[in-house]
Amino acid sequence: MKSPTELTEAFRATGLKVTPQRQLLFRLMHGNTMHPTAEVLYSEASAQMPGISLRTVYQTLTDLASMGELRLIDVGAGAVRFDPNVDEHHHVICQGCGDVRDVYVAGSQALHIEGLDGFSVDSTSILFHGSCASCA
Amino acid sequence: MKSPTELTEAFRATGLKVTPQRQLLFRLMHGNTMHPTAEVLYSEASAQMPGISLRTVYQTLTDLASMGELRLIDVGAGAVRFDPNVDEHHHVICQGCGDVRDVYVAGSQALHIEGLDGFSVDSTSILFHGSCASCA
DNA sequence: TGCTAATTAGCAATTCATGCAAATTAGCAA
DNA sequence: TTGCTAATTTGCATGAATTGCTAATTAGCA
Ligand SMILES: [Mn+2]
Ligand SMILES: [Mn+2]
Ligand SMILES: [Zn+2]
Ligand SMILES: [Zn+2]
Repeated sequence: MKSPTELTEAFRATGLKVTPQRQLLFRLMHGNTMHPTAEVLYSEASAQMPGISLRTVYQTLTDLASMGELRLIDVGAGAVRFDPNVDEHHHVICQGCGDVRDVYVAGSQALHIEGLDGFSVDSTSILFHGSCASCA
Repeated sequence: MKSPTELTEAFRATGLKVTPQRQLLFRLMHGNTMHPTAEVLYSEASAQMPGISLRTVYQTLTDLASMGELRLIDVGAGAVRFDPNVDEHHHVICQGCGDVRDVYVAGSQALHIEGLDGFSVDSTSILFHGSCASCA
């Protein structure tokens, strides 16, 4: 994801307004490696801006996602998680505490896939299930 | 997943009753490669047994899953899908029609994972996103 | 400073799934 | 076969996550 300053320019350049709510979310997401849910971001945002609505958090996150600034990750645990890391990477989820961490996988493009009859593959998501150091 | 006959024995052996509803779902799921959702199974079941409840469909499917007879797959598209194929395999989903197909991936255990600090991996789910032959 | 289109907030609605309790029934024992 | 009882099924309420809708607000520009 771009920096808050770059996003500010990018938004204005597209005719989108730069509101305090959006700026706050730019800051909360930039460099965030926690893979937070909308609810988590809402509570973090509320601490700094009481009165911000959950609806706006969802709105802004999906806007950023459709601009390609965020990725949505579904780890099969209820709520979707938002990821400012748009590099090619994958995830491990701790089955104990739900913590999600980035992992980089070598050779995922070269996987030999059998049974793909007629299907063409655009992208690959790998989710490793396991335990973090604390939950082990 | 075991055959309906084997499941009948397995249920009775555990003190679980074999009801007509359960038998119908055993039949609907056995060898089913569609990765149906609970709603889909409910409508198929309703065609053969009007009055069966969606609640019972969910109940039976999760019972089968906790017995290890079914796998739950979350393809990030709303409802969970149920899979009687409990062999080590992965999935492709067509982004056009939502069709999910089984794929077998060679070498997934040997993937070189970077960034796993402290995490231990128990299992791996690979989801390929793409287009089926009809939607291409 | 004023205008206006974009945005926000709040609440309703939706979707998927689980909790609960009354009514029903499979499986067994007499 | 009959009756008992614990397991199961239903139907409905509830919950969690997300989106739809719209009146009120506001950023950005003239
Ligand atoms: Mn990530
Ligand atoms: Mn499968
Ligand atoms: Zn953990
Ligand atoms: Zn398709």
